[in-house]
Amino acid sequence: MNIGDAAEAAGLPAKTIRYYEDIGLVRPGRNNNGYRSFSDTDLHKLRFLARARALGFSIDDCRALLALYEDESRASSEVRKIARRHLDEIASKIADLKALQDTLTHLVETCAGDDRPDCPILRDLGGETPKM
Amino acid sequence: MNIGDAAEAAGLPAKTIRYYEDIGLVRPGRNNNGYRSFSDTDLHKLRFLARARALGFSIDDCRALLALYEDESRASSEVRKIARRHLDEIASKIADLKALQDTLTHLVETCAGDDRPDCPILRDLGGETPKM
DNA sequence: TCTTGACCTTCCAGTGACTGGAAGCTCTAT
DNA sequence: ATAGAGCTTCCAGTCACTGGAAGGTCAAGA
Repeated sequence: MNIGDAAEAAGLPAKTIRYYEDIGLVRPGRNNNGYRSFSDTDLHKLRFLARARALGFSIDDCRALLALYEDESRASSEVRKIARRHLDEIASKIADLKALQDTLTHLVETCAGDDRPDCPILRDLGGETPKM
Repeated sequence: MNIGDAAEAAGLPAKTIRYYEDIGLVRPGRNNNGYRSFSDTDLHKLRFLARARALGFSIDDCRALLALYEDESRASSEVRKIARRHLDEIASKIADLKALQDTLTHLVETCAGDDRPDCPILRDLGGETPKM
């Protein structure tokens, strides 16, 4: 199977698959014409990667998860450790974004948003204390 | 004022300030020795940028906000438009992260996390249907 | 047989917003 | 005079791709 079909089947751009080969995540064979040839196993790996990336795992995490996936004698605790660390990062990002959201929502609500120049958003950014 | 003191006062790394000059966000003067010289106005801009970046605005947004800040005849609606678009992006990111969080939380909860190889997280990534 | 067009190859550069580091100049204090 | 801190520029690296150029390969149609 050529890269185009593999891309279609895995739901990844061909460019991304080439990149994954570059960094050693997959190692498809080659046909005589130099084209990459993807086996079912390669395809399975690509789908694994696509799913893991969609869940927000970093490439490094994906590499580790893929290695565990292929290791029949793995301990599931290793997998869960990676997933939990990732969950912590997600929770932390959500908290950060919510803080931004709160601040900005307040600023946007107090801004008239008309054709006058006066604006609490700019006042905040400019470091001025809000109007009393 | 030299870049070190400006960095301290604005709460930004000196490197970042040089980068901001590179991309035209600030234009400090120069002393005879070639050192950058930051005026109060420059400092004010740097603090504005630091605050806007801390609120998650992109550099392009910061550029637009800074221009509005300096434009006495601005319409506050322009400012609010930028802020609201940014708020939309934040909300969308939060929603994406929450979806990941839900999926991953469920997977992590169903994983034994012991020294056995069986693992629902890997089963999910591998595209297998969960156990009946 | 020729050609067209889709598909494949490699390689280089760019993305955003910095960050690290090297090589070298300037200033201040001892 | 010299040590050390601080400043300068420039280049490379980050992350995970993405776009594009230049060129080879293949299948279908005239």
